[in-house]
Order: sequence, then structure tokens, then C-alpha cells
Amino acid sequence: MARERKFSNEELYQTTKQLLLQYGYEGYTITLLANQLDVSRAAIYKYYDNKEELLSEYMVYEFESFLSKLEKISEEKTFSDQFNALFAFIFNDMSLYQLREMGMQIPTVNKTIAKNKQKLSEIHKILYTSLEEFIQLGKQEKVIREDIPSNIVLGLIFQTVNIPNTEGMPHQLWVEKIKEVVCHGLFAI
Amino acid sequence: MARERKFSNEELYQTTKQLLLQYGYEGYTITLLANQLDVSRAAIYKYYDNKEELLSEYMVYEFESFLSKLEKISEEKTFSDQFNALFAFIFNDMSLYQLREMGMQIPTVNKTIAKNKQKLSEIHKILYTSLEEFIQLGKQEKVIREDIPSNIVLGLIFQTVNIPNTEGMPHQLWVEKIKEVVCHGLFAI
DNA sequence: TAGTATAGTTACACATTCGTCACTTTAAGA
DNA sequence: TCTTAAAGTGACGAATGTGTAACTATACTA
Repeated sequence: MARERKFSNEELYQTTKQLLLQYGYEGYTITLLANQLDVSRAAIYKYYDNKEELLSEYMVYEFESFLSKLEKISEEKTFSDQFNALFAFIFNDMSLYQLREMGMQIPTVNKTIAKNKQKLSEIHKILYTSLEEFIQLGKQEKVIREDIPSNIVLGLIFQTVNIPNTEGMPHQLWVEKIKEVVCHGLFAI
Repeated sequence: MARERKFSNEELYQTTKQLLLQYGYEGYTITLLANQLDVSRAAIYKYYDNKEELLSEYMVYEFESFLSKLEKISEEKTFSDQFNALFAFIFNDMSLYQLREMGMQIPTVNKTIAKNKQKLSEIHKILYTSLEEFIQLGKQEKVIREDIPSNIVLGLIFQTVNIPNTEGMPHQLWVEKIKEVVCHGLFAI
């Protein structure tokens, strides 16, 4: 009944992600997106009323897929295995914290966006409580120190992702070293 | 001989910093700056040929003052005291890493900017080697683990600054907790 | 093969930013 | 008081971004 599409939703989301990380929230434009997808700007507006709506839909997609991937981690048996899986997972797609910051910036210019932001904050809540439970488990099993607040534990893990690998170490080794420091600290004692 | 100025260089730099951190590199505009300083845009252009030049001058200022403040740290006697001073210092002005990223983004559109970027990269080098020497000292004194590359040590310290204090803990306590984790790790063992 | 729903394009109006230029204002010295 | 140099303003053209509307292209189906 219709013409073939020149780009899929998936392509649009992936391109959006790349552009957001490259140029930041304010540097992201529909012109850039359309050029990357090799279509006219107007084609984008067939699917989204405005930029904010597009970005809020993308954010929901990104965090939903993060959440669903995260749930597979709980299939690991020991806390230690789960911890390693979480670390590997976060380092595999290192941009979540940055994207979260940008998600907060989207102005609520219509009802769809309000709904998406609502959804986003629910996903965040689920994400956070499920991660917090995970940390709690670690504390119960006496693996994680009980004197460190969980939000600092999580914050630390997510922020380490952004440590620039200036020396160009092999990814795997680099992740191992960082995990080592996060687990046992900088000090020798 | 001349009229009184409505804003000082210092004010311009402070406002620039605030706007950069609030809106990001792409979101920073001369219009915003001029409004904040309560002057016309054209007044800004009396002092700077273009936006990039202004930003590159600001970056040099910011990193030079960081460097000079940093040098006072080496006056502390023991490594431990120096480490604490560094930590306190970084947490006192938490934005250095973000600003550094933005500094890298400035396009070189004329010679002044080229010169400033050159200067910036020299300051970075001094900054980095002086911090690296500091870490080396820690390793020699067997305080810092020798198996962790120095760039990861520094990266970790600078990144922890960005851990969001979601629970709204008192600043001092929050810094102490983070220092504790950075030094001794998440694990209880 | 003609109709139709969906995909995409071109072109427009509007807003914002940038950098410039001719102009006015102000304060100090001759 | 007159001159002058620096400070500041308002208005302009060029470029870029946003969102819309009228149009064309394509593929399925009756």
C-alpha cells in the first residue's frame, strides 16, 4: 500500500544517540539527523511533531532496552558473577549517565513529551531500585562495605566509565584495571 | 580618558564558566553572556574578535589559575596531606574535567586561537606531569598501589567529582565517603 | 490498470545567532 | 571648556535552525 521507507526507527535511534554523544543536547539538530539518514528534514517531521518529542521517544527506547538487558544479569548465580556482569555491561555501552543528563533537559512542550518524561522517570525508578537491591544484596553477603551509601556505590561505578583511556590500553585490560581499583581502592595498605 | 566599564574580565570569565556548565559548549551564546552581564552583544565584540577567541582566552585563564592553585598543594609535607589537599581542592571546584572537554572542542578559526590552544595544551602537559609526579611519589612511598596505571588513578579521582549527590548529603560528609571509597574500594574484604 | 495510503521532497515563514559598522556616551587631560 | 580615546548601543545582513504546507513518488490492491 505504501512506499518503502528509507530509514528504520532503529537507524534513527542509533544516529540520534551518536549525534547526542558527539555534539551534546544543544548541538543536536534535526538537520544533522536528516543529513546522516540521507533524507530531508521534513521526512523526520512525518514521524515526530518536534525535536523534543523525538528525543523523548528515543530516551524511552534507550532506557527500556537498557532495563531489559539489565534484567538478564540477575540470572547469574553468585553476587560476584552478577557484579562482573554489571561491570562488563556498563563498560560495553558507556554512555548511559551522559544520556540520562540530557534526558532531564528536554523541555515539556506537549502532552506526548510529558507522558514520555513520566515514563522515563518510572524507568529510572525501576532501574535505580533494581540496582539498589543489587547493592543491598552485596552488602548482606558482606562483599560490599556497609558504611558506603548505595548511591555513592552506584555513582562511582557509572562514573568510572567516563575515565578517558588516554594511553590507549586494550579495552579488556583497561576495564579490569578500573574494576580492580573500584573494588579494592587506590591505596596499597 | 575613557568611560567606566560595566563589567570586568573576571566577571566575564565567571559568567562564561557558569553558562558553559549550565548549557554546554553548543548551548553557549554571546547573547546569553551579554544578557547576563547586562550589556549589548556588540560590547563583547569590542574585546574579542569572535566567540571562539573569547572561549579560548577563558580556558587559558581557567587552567592557569587551576595550575597556580595546585602548586600550593606541594607545600604540604606528607604525601597523605598532599592527597587530602588535592581531593579537597578538586571537590571545591568540581568542573575541571567537563571544561577540559569543551576546551578541546574550540575550532581554530584564527591565529590567536591557535596560540591559545597551544598554550592550553602546554598547561595541560604541565598539569598532567605534575599530577603524575605526585602519583609517582605516592607509589614510591608505598601508599598508592603500583599495579594501577597513573592515568587511571588520576582519571578516577577527577571523575568521582561528578558523582551526583542525589540524597543531598552534607558536602563534607559526602566528600569524605567518596575519598574513603576511592582509597580503599567498595569491597569489604 | 486505476485508486489510495504512506513515504518523501521542495519551498516557505519565522526565529535566533553571528559578526560588523556607524553612531552615541562618558570621563579625564590639555 | 574643548578634545579625545575608550566604552557602549542599535541596527543590519548572512547563516542556520525550526516547523508547516503543498507537492511528487511508490507500492499494494481491488
